[in-house]
Amino acid sequence: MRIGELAAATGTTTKTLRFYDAAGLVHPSTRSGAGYRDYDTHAIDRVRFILRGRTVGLTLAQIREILDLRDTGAAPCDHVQRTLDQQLTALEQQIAELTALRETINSLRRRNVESSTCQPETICRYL
Amino acid sequence: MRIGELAAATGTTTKTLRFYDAAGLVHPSTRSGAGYRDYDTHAIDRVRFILRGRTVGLTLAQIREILDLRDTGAAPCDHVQRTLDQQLTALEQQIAELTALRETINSLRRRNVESSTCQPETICRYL
DNA sequence: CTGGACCTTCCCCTGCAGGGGAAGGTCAAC
DNA sequence: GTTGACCTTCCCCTGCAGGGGAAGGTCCAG
Repeated sequence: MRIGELAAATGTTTKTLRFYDAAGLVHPSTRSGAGYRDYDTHAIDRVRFILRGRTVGLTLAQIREILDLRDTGAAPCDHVQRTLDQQLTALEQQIAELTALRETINSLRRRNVESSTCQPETICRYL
Repeated sequence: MRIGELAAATGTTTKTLRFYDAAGLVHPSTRSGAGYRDYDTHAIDRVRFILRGRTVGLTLAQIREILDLRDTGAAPCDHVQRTLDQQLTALEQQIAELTALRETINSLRRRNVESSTCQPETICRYL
């Protein structure tokens, strides 16, 4: 299968697939005489796995770890569990930070300032 | 006041201040004969304003809009209100997305898979 | 008059995940 | 045999907010 077919089959782009090749995530199984990448059908699952990982917010480095582990012949499920747990922790923290930021802005916003009394010198009382 | 003093007074770096100068956020009021940036004391308030804006998650572009408005002589409070409201909306959306992502990962994580039954071919049942 | 601290511009680098486009090779159909 | 779709590598660009460091100029104290 050539790169364009794989891109079509997985709903991504040839640019992305070349990038994944360079990043060591999905290599073509062979190259044609003219140097064209030739992928086997497993590549479809592999790309889809990467895309699923991306949609749950994993970085390519994290996905690569999983794939590398799998490529040793091991079932990477335990590692995936740990990665997902890390991701949950990171998400909790991001959510907490954004929520705190929201409260900060809300309280700024509630400081019922009379716009008419704003002085340009102070730049803005709201901030 | 030279750039190093301003950096010390505002707790930032000369690199950042030069960047803000180039970005049109805080210009020195004059340049010395040797080309040194010379800031007046208003610059301190201005830099602090930028830093406050940054801590509530505004981009430099948003902050610049506010400062540009202020520089026309207008009190930018109404614009700041709108900017903060936009920021709240953006935050709400980010929080919602992250929360949804968390739930997705949680449900993946709860799929009580027996690791021992994982097949390398499927890459990983968890994802 | 010299040393060290400070300043200048200039250019590249960071992280992350690719995108844009050029210059050139290849393949299949007509 | 040529047209058009596809492929290759190569290099730079994106957004965001600066950071690193080089090469050179300046200012002030001792």
